[in-house]
Amino acid sequence: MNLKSFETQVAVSTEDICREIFRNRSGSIRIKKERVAVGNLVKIFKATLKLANNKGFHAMSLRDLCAESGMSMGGLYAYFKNKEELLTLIQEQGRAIVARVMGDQLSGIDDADRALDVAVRSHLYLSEVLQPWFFFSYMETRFFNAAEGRRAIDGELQTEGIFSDILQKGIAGGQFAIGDPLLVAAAIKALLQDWYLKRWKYRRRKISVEAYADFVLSLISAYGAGKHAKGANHGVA
Amino acid sequence: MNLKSFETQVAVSTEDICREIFRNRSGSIRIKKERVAVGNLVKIFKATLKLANNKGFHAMSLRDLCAESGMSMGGLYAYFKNKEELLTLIQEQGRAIVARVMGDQLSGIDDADRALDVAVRSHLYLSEVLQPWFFFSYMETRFFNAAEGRRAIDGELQTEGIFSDILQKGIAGGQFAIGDPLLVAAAIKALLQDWYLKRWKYRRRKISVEAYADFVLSLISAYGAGKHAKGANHGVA
DNA sequence: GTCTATACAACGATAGAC
DNA sequence: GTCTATCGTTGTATAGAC
Repeated sequence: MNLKSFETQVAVSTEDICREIFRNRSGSIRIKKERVAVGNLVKIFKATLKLANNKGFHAMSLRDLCAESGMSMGGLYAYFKNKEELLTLIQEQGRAIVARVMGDQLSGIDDADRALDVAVRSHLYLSEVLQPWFFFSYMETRFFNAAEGRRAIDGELQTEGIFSDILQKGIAGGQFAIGDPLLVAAAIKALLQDWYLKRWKYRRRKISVEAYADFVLSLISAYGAGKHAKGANHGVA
Repeated sequence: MNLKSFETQVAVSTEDICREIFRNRSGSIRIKKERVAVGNLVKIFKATLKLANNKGFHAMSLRDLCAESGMSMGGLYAYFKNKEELLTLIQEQGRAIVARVMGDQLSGIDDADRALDVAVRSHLYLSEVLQPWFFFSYMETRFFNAAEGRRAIDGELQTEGIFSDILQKGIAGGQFAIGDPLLVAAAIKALLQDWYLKRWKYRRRKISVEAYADFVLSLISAYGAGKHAKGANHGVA
């Protein structure tokens, strides 16, 4: 699986996401016409992600957001009741998409080797398509109140749980030879996060997302988990 | 080398750092008595790191900072000329300490195996002692203006450069068998960052910094760089 | 459904008393 | 060297015209 085939298989454009948001939360959104609402939501989210990822969500004023989105103050407040709800909106939808896409991609896969490959690639490709979303979610999570903060932590642990489940399955089946699946799962998560957090670095070095996926998989495979496990060395050409 | 021996060898208490700041920037600090100034700087930095790491530097108001540090508004402004300078102060000092400590620890070490071990452990132990500092620097870097932002990026690349230099040396000497030192260096950096960014996770799981260091080293060693390189598998007990 | 105008709270920063 | 009082600005949020 490469990025192209992933993209055609999974529909996750900003418009798709905004339509989903509108249908889920039509109660708290004052505008009723779907076409109008979705169009404005796209403008709002694109502007928010651009501004917040540059200077932080807190430093982004709603006046900034008006200028960037081309909407007025009053117009914005038809879509959320206060600034914090805008933050929640973006975060919640992001988490939901990750859970759904990962679940879809992994459903029906029994082999641990194949599951690991699909899980790593799905997460990387998804974060490539939705890079601003992922970056935003990571950076702004800690600004939540206690209740939402706990849900964000659960999200972190849930994604990691996908990987540790696969690893444990592979150990039980005798395919993987590792003794610390939790640590390895945490490491995989850290490497996947680096891809969307330091996107500028990998872009500058002209490393494609497929090449990065290959690297991550070969790294943990050399450690004992993956297709060519038990001491294979993929580092040398 | 473990955390204890590192701590006794390297003096990096908050007070040490504040004394260094005072001596470096006595020009822009209005207070002249070292004892008074250092004491207040300790209060200011402890309060800033606590508040900013909870809710973000921007969301932390200077009135919050007064309450937390026990100082007055006017008192604070004797130590920096505006809020942004406080941000810069913490960041700059953090970068300087990392560069100095890493340089000290690595000086005189020629063997690539040993250098890799020392570099990984030094960085992890330092980030363990100064966790709030590291967390703050990582999270608040992007709020800089263009000029300072570039210096922050340089800092990121510089630390990574330490690792890629060691790796390249090991390859040249025939000790390491990897074909992509830049990617491996980036991965090491990502794993080291995870330690101080997700400190809560590792604390909850009762994983010590020494155990984490062992894990990181064995992971890249299995890939082909490190003491027991060329296919050794450290994952199984 | 969208805009402009405005309320009012909170912010960073400073002047001047002590 | 430190504090209190206060300035002008900017922030979020809303009311009411269109």
